[in-house]
Amino acid sequence: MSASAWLEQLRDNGYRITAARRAVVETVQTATRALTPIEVYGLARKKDRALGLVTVYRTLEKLEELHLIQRVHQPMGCQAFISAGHGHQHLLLCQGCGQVEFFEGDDLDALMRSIAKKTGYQIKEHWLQLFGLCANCRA
Amino acid sequence: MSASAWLEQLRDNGYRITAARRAVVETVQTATRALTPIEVYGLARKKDRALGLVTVYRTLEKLEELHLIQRVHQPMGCQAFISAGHGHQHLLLCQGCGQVEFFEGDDLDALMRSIAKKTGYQIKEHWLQLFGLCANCRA
DNA sequence: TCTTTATTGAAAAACATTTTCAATAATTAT
DNA sequence: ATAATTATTGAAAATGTTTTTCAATAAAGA
Ligand SMILES: [Mn+2]
Ligand SMILES: [Mn+2]
Ligand SMILES: [Zn+2]
Ligand SMILES: [Zn+2]
Repeated sequence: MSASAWLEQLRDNGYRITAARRAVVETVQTATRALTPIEVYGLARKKDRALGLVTVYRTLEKLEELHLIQRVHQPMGCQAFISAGHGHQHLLLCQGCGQVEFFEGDDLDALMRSIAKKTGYQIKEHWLQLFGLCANCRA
Repeated sequence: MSASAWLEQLRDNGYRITAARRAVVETVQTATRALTPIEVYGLARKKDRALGLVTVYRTLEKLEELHLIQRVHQPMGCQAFISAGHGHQHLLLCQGCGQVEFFEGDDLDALMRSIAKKTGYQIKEHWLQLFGLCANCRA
């Protein structure tokens, strides 16, 4: 999905397209690692000098609401965002460079049934996240 | 593991046993849901009226360092702690009452090998967390 | 254009966490 | 027991992050 598609999504949901939003969207959309609000601010200001940090927060909020980005939880903090995955996907994070990758095809049904039986819980969803070293960082 | 065992752990690691620490330890050790620093403060102050919030932060830090507690990540926030699981266990959280439960026996080796092959990553660890409704909250 | 109204950035406020510091209390040495 | 040592404490201040307020601006639609 392209930056302009994100902007369309914003417009289609009644939001206006502005220089500030363009800068934030272009920054986050192309990132290959999770970015914090401050990091987005730093990067997006290269595209829109006048951009304010408040607007970064507000724009990230809207992008998350529209499921265009998603929060990334990490040992060091949970305030970072990345382009959202599509369908049933989970994250794979490089502990070296922070690179983010999605994967799919996990099958936890058997496990979830077994846990449900054992605990009496009705299981609604699961979080799965893998950590490792990308091909580059392994070398 | 009992509260006094946690206190022993603290002492064995060169820390002193104080009324403040006793209050925090007893509060967190017996909790069945994840507690934030402020929640710990509120509850532990019933045991030690003079307790300060700063000491709660400092004690939680030490308990985490000794692996007696662990951070719990949730959609609404990631600043809560619970008694740590033992060995290879994962969390199951009730979306109704917050009740925390551990489970084990997940086998992700095949998945992780497949993802490693597909992505070129060397996978080091995984986070898995289940969400659902406990027997009580289902009713 | 003109009008309407969402959006903006700055500043202030609200929160959360960490640091500083002198007083106190837990441990150790005597 | 008592004294000496030193980790720990809570209050206050400092720091850092996120949210709210508000008047000015700019986007979208007529
Ligand atoms: Mn899955
Ligand atoms: Mn596992
Ligand atoms: Zn890497
Ligand atoms: Zn429940």
